[in-house]
Amino acid sequence: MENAKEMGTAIVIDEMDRKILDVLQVEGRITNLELAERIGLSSAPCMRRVRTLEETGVINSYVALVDPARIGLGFDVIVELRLKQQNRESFARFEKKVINLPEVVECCMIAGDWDYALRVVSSDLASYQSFILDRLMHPDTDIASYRTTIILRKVKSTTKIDSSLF
Amino acid sequence: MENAKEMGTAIVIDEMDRKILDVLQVEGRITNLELAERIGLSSAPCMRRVRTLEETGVINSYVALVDPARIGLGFDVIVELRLKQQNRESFARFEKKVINLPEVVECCMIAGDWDYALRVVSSDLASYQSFILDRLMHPDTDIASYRTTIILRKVKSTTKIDSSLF
DNA sequence: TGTGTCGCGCGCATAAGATGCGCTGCGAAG
DNA sequence: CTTCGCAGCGCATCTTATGCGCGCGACACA
Repeated sequence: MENAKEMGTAIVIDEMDRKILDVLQVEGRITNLELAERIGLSSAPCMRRVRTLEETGVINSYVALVDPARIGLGFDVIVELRLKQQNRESFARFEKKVINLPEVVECCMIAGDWDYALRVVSSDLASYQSFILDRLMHPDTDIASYRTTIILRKVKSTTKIDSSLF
Repeated sequence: MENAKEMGTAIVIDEMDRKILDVLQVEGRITNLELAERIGLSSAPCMRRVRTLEETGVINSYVALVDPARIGLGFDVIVELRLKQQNRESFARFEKKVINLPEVVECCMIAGDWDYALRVVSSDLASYQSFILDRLMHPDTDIASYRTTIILRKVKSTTKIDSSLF
């Protein structure tokens, strides 16, 4: 309990940090040397800033993004669903299950007509169907009903949060 | 035009590649040395495989993921909308606009009641409202109508595509 | 106004990692 | 049986990271 992350210390992000984040959110594996040059700083203070951003949790992690289409997973769908019972135990049980389903890459509890919205990756309609029937709607499921929305095309999909927003 | 990416050569991914992808999708900045050790290979062939995965486009890019909540962007909403006219020009014009809106981190053309589903990041209800009114629904907008769904909680959000799926 | 201190920059020396190269073993094709 | 090519290994070299110490400028306080 001695860093900003645990202490909840106010996180101050200045223009340099913004520049760093704008670069790292697109080129996560850039060398510190090039990053420093890019933002106009020498390597040591640049590194110090990056470390601070990591330690305060602003930078959560670094990941490689794989192209789903190249590995035969070009078929994405949105699934909205309602549970049989809207209570904490039911929600917890469902969420625990969903977290362990690799096909589900996103799951949000939402306000409105449905309880949850999921994004599911699959290879085609057939494999999506077997996912729904065999894995999501298994005999003792908590799900009361669901609706599938097919994604025709991904127009935009980014992990980058533009620095103009913060 | 001399690599698999442009030629459309079949991409073969074996168990080793799967192991590599499983690691890099979670620890994108791991050193080649440690990655090699982790998957049980020496550094040189490990590196060769990683390079091939990059060149074939299986690995699209490496990025740093920032925690939206830590920079005051903890309020996500889903926006579904329909355009005034369902023709190519109208779609193209709308999409071009959406791509340049940093608040929109995801935009899918969908089948069903609506034309598009978007995910929008913002700091709170007030700033979301001004985004909708000032930036999305500007006077000469192509949007006929929209519906906002507030995300109460993100249960799961991953960029990782589990190797069991491909 | 002088002075202590703190944040934040710089550059350098050393440790760690990446990269390129040649060598070897194994399996398929001729 | 031989040859070829793929995919592994280890080593030598070059690049990068990391951990110092140093100096500058802002700010608080006597």
